[in-house]
Amino acid sequence: MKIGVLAQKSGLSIQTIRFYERKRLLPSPERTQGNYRVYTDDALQHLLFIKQCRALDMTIDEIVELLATRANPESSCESVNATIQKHIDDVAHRMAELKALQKSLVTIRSACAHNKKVKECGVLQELDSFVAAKS
Amino acid sequence: MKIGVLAQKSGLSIQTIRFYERKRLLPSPERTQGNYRVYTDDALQHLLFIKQCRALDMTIDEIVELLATRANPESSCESVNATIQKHIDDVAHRMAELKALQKSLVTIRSACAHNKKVKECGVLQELDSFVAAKS
DNA sequence: TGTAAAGTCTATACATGGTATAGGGTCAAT
DNA sequence: ATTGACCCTATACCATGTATAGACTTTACA
Repeated sequence: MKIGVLAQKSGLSIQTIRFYERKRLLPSPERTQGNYRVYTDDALQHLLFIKQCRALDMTIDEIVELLATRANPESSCESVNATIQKHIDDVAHRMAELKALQKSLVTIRSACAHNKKVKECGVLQELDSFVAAKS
Repeated sequence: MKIGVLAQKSGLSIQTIRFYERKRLLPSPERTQGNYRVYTDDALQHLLFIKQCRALDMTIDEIVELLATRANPESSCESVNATIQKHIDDVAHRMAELKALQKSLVTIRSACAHNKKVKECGVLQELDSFVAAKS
């Protein structure tokens, strides 16, 4: 199949597929005489695996590693487990950050329930007071 | 003060300060005869305000808007409240995404508690099965 | 006064994960 | 023969910085 069909089937854009190829995430496919890329069903499976990993927010480098490990059926999957675990930790960390953020934002919002003039706005005063506390 | 001192006092890097200036987040300061930037304490306050907003994960564009509103004490602070509210919504949305992500990751991790060979690794099988389900 | 070190300047490239465009080539149908 | 759909490469752009190179200024010290 050509790249347009692959894009349709995978749900990724043509540019994204070419981008993954440049990043060595997807092997370079054969070309036709007219220099068009030709893909097999394997490439589609490969691409869907990548898409799944991206949906899990893995970086391209992590996916490259995962694919490299996967390519050796006899090797140890230790690095795969480590990658997933690190990922879980990262997500947990980011969630904790966002929770703290949300708390600050809600506090700030409560400072100005009604629309007022800027000089009376509690939200801006809150933002300033954070500044004052730090300087 | 010169940019190095401002960087020290604000806790931001010199490059970041110059970057904010290019992005029109920070007004262009006066220069010495030798073309060095010279900052007042106002610039420090301004920068700390920006830093606080960035810590709340606001985009540069949002901060530009906030600063523009703040510059007119008699205008309405309605847009400030809207910005904060949209921000709270964005953070909530992102947290929900991460929660779903975390659930998937934990499920995947549980598929391979012990290190095995790649061909037996439950984690890789899980990732593949997601792919299979979609294709 | 000479010089070396520390600080600053601009311009540019890199990172991440794509997206968008320009300017061309290929292929199938009419 | 030409149109339209598709594809190609190369390049620039998005956000939010970080990191360099190469040049200039200022400061410190002998």
